[in-house]
Amino acid sequence: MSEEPQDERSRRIAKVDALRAGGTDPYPVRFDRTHTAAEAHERWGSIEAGAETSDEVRIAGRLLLLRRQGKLTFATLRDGSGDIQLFVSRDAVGEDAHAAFDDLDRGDWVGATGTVMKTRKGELSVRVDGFTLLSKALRPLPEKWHGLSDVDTRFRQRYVDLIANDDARRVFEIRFAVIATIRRMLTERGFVEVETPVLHAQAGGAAAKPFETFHNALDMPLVLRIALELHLKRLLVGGLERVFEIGRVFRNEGLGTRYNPEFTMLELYQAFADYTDMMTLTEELVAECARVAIGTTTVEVDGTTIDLAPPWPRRPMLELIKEHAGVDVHPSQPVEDLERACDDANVPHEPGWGPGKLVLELYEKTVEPNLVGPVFVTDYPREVSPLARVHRDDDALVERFEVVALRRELANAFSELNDPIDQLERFEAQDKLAAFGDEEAHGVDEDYVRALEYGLPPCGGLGIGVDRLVMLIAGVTTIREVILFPHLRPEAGHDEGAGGAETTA
RNA sequence: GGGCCGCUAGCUCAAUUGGCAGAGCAACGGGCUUUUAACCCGGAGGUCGAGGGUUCGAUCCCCUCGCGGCCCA
Repeated sequence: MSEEPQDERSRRIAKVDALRAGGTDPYPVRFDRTHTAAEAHERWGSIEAGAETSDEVRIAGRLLLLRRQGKLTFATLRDGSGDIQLFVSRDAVGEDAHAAFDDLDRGDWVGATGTVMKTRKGELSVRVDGFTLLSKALRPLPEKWHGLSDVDTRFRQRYVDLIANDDARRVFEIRFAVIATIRRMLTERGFVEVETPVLHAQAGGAAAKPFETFHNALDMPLVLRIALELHLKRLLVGGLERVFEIGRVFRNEGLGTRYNPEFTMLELYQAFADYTDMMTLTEELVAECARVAIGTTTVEVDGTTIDLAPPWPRRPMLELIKEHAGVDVHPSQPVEDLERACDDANVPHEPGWGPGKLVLELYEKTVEPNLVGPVFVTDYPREVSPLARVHRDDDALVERFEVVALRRELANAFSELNDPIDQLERFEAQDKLAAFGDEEAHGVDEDYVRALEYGLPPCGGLGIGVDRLVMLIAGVTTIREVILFPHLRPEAGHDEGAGGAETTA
């Protein structure tokens, strides 16, 4: 290369060409390794500073840092388990190989063979006697100290975020641990994991606006699911007594720090149980996820610390409204009285809202923003809970709870409604709301009612927002931090100029 | 949807109340056989988010747009 490429990427492409010309494949097919970095630390971590072993290892990873020091080069190599140092001495590898090593770039994947040693300063290292370039990186890594901090780039190029930012890896390790713990605990309790359809003919199971799509061969519109609920309960009709699904659901809402249009829900259903059983299960699940993922049930988000260890308080919604808003309400009261209660509490309301909606609004505006939790908020108005069983002691309410932790809803659960006639009536009430233009209300799911007519055993059901659970345990405030590839607007192109700006002159 | 803020070298950030655009890291050249963000010396590197306007002159002022952040609905 006589010409010096200016730009880093073209410089490295030239390097790739030079390597090939010299007979080195910059993208070879495989590498046999004997130890991960973590395994090496485990086995040799306790040898003395300055100690040399004759133990041969083959390790592989990405070069994160290079400290070239003339005839001796130190490199920090990272694999999926952690970091380990390479000690590359010219005397050991020879002049050519040492020069070739120094020609590597931060970001390259490398396999190395050598013996295990510890430097005088006590850093466990591999004294390299040979190495192989495993994959040449063409783009430079972000700054080694500050990492990558541009939020937009972090989410768009999550691969770079994961390389550069320890905290990004930490959050996702927590996520992986949470999901694995849920699976393990539920499996241990006799639940089976199932997969139900994502494409639905009709949205249902939650109040949300669906995404629409189209099936060409069937020549019909379909929607992406907004909940897992109705299919899972059909399985209980079929005789599966304990089922769960960890699945993606899609809701056609805005984008932002709290919302991603696709997110992950855990839903589970247990025959012969009710919502009090779901409370116990929820506490145990959440606390165990925290213990496994971060080693404690104490979590801190945004400066507030809470303890997730069971038991959590169980507080009826109406009681909480009385406590926080100072009004004594009940969904059996006349609408006018409830509207007045809202006015007294400074809660805006719209004409046409039923008593249940008014009570729920009072709760959401006056109570929820002040609930540190974790707390079970129990016994919701019947009108706003079309899939929950009427409360055993009060037929204006249903047996339902939500978990609130740090002012956010974390879980939602019911004693499930299994009376097909009641269910049909509730669906019909929803249908009316939809007819009045409520895009979050959905109509009658006739097949679901037919399923109930075959007999759904009494059961408890629980839904947990997995992303929110991970946020809580990881202590982060935006959902985008816990989703590997959050939805973003498309990257700006170069063509799309501002067409016709206004002409002033 | 509204308000405010941001967008400058590959990365992290400065500066210019309108007059040749700066540092650290990375990269490049040189030195260095126990470093840990290695260090020392040297020379480079820019469509200042995009487009338009005002001006002798715009990264800076004005307008439009894009993307992101925070707050509000």
